[in-house]
Amino acid sequence: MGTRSHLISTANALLVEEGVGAVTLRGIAKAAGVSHGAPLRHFSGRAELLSAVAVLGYRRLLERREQLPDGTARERLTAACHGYLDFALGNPAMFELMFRRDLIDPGDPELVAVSSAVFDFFAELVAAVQTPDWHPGTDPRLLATSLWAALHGLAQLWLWGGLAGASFAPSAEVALAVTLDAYLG
Amino acid sequence: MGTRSHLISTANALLVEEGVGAVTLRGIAKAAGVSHGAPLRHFSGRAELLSAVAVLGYRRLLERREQLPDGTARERLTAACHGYLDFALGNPAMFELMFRRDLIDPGDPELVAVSSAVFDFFAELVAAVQTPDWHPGTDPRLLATSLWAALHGLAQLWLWGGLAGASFAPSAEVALAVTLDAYLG
DNA sequence: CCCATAGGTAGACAGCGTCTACAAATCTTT
DNA sequence: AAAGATTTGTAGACGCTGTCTACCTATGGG
Repeated sequence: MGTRSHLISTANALLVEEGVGAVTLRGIAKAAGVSHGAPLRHFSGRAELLSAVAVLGYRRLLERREQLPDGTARERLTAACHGYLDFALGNPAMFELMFRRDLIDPGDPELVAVSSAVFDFFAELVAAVQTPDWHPGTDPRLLATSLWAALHGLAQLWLWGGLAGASFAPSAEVALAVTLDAYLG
Repeated sequence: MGTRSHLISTANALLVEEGVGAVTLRGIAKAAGVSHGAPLRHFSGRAELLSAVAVLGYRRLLERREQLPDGTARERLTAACHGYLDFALGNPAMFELMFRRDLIDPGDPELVAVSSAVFDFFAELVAAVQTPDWHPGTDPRLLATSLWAALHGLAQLWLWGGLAGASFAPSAEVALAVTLDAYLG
């Protein structure tokens, strides 16, 4: 259990408990019980440490792959969509960090590897659903991009506080059902 | 031309030219040619100033309403969807600010007023498209939420840098076409 | 004319990321 | 085993941030 991994898991805990605003380099160092300069011995800067934390998030997202039900391709895809939204709403701070380009290093090799693994898996799910009835001839990755964006927007909007002023406040599940109906209905 | 509005427009210019990271209270003050403490005479803090800037963004988004073509309800809705994406990709820094809850005050009265005006208008467009053929009986605001989220996710994903590692890089227009096809096709 | 109030300035404070100088500990090599 | 080299941790500094306070200066109403 080196200091490096200790810092990552401490940062992860701090992120979950206190939110994105709390994962400061000095704060992480203090929580980990080391001096404020210690993290820079293991990471080139804040972005590199937070990128490592974000990788944990992507990995947890990817692990949901194993929990998908055995069923038709459609069922598996809708389950994955629910899973994405569940992950976002259940881990708001992590989800925010994962898409905050100013906090992480978008070019981090591990990060692009695991994030594109997530996308690739999602695209496979979409491709499996594709039939002559449903969007034939369209690149499944393009379909996956569109659908993923829809899910992502849903998550983002809900984390953002729903439709702020409006007295209209549907549950995320209901909105997701409408979205899935548009794509798969 | 009071100092207050001068600060807002200076911040807006700084935002456009230098990005979200540059709209710091002291930076704005310096760019406006006042002392670093002056902004606090007109705003309770950074969030209030930036909220006023974000209001400008929502207003510009709302102004696009006048530029919608006269045509069928469907045409007007698809034009609005293109407009949303155009706005996001054409004003990335402003778009980011508008949805950064940690930088603005989500409860700012002017902000919730203008942002819900945007949503209400979009919901009207959706409602106009609704027919017995297309999602009959569904609350148009729910449909609007789902569709808006899809657009929003598209914008966010593209600003985020597309699909980072993937060699697969469709244009935003193509992805939007797929999304619109799913909802309206 | 005087005085209350609003608006602007300058300084201070704590916190931030990052850099550097230094000390301690660990590993390598002879 | 001894000695040198490299890694790892510490402490302080610098310039930046947002915010607070004390002060000064206009301006406008009685």
